[in-house]
Amino acid sequence: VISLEKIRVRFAPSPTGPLHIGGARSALFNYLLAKQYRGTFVVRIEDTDLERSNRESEENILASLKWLGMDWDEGIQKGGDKGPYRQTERLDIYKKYVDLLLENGQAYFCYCTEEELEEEREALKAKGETPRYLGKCRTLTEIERKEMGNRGLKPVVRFRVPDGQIINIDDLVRGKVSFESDGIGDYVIVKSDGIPTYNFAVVIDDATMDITHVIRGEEHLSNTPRQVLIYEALGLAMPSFAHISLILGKDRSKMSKRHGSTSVVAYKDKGYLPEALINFLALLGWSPVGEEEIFTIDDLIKQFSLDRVAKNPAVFDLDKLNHINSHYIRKAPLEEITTIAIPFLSESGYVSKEPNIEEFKLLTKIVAAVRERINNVAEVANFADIFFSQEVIFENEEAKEVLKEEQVPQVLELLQQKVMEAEELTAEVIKALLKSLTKELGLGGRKVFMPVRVALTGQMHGPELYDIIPILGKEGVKKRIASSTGQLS
RNA sequence: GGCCCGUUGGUCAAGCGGUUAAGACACCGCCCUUUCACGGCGGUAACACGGGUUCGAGUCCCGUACGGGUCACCA
Repeated sequence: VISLEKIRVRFAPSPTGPLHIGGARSALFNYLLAKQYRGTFVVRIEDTDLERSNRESEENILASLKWLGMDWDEGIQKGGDKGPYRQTERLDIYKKYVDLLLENGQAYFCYCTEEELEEEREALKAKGETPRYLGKCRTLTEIERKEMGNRGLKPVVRFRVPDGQIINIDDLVRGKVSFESDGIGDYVIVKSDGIPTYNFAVVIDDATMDITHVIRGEEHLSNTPRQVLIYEALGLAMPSFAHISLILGKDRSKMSKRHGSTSVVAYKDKGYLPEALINFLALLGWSPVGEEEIFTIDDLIKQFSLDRVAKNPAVFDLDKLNHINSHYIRKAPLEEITTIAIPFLSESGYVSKEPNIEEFKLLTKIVAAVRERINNVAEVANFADIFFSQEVIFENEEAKEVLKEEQVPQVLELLQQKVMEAEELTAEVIKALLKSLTKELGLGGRKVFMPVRVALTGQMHGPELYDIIPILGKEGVKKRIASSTGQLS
């Protein structure tokens, strides 16, 4: 399907907000294809919307791409010989092509007002037709144009859409799709402020940057015929298109804030790992050949294929992301997770933002004890109390009831005694200690473990006791037993 | 409303004319660990509907329904 020539793909975000999950997936598919074929991944900034574009968003988006591990070969910040890579810096390039279209009559100036256009659209809609511009200014004479100009009216430039033409697109994921040119009105290619519109600039950029494959979201599919027409009018080489389906929220409508977080940074800030997000995003719309579903980005580069990309939209499933993320949390080096955990822990107030080596070692132990039971690194903070608070806080009455069982006083007393006598507190020592304690008292495991757990943490679930006790230390155990038994009254 | 795309379990999805219709997440049960989690094993659960074509249709064709996208001087 993919020709042998060096492929060049691009990710071209609009800097109007943070990198969206859907955008990240488009970027990923482009990135994977580029790497697989040893091609070039270009990043270009589409900032022709002067109102909404800003540098902060641009930087956020680029930072997110890097965080996800999708560094680019050419483009913004990197340079390359097809630049500049920010659309507002390419205005002279666009002008050349606009002039060409203007000269041979394939584009013309239009002075229609907002009201006129609105009226026309409404009228067509009422007749059951596609609302579009019918070409009123197509036949404006030189004199009329001068006159409009003198009245201070700023024109837009419209592309003259040919009549009665069928536009065929052979999409790499959707197959053959065709549109009738009659359903498309002459559309604006240059706004009255002189800035080209997306549909025009994107064509000039992709063509002049020698992009071979355009992989983008499905929302662009119905824009494609407009773009094809421009390639044809200008005699530019057309890239292959691949439109990937949208990512939807739980209720099957386009994913938006009300479905939860939609930006990549939001997930980063909640303690999701980039490799988990990449893995999850790849599985949303693409399926591997075998049954394995855990892939590093390098695995994905080897296995990705556009013909295994689904046509139907996919619902964003947080449960699955959580599952994948917890997998990577368990697999990653302990120090790495600990480093990521520090901000969350310090927010709880028990840990400094920049722990020293001793503190870091302690945090490492804590992370080791809890990493198997969290979906994202932010959740380590849920365990901060049980490790750092001097006072035991019972999670509920049920937990408190556990400590009222008759065997509890002797269990706790013996535990405390054994802990105080221990030479050192390691997982092995605690394990043996609890075993002998159970034996000596002749009790079942549950009668020992649950009260100890509750007395020490106030909770009925949590990390292994042999992990907790060494972290608390002798003093900690003593204080906490005193705290929890003191609350029984 | 016009045009375009889509529709396999709750979710992601495999399937490309003949299968007991994979697998993953979630859920439930069992085992393991003298608690919980992790892990292992097992289970519940799907081809939107109606017509064709065919010996045979989840797979091909046509309708209908539903969902989405798009029709901006937004991208």
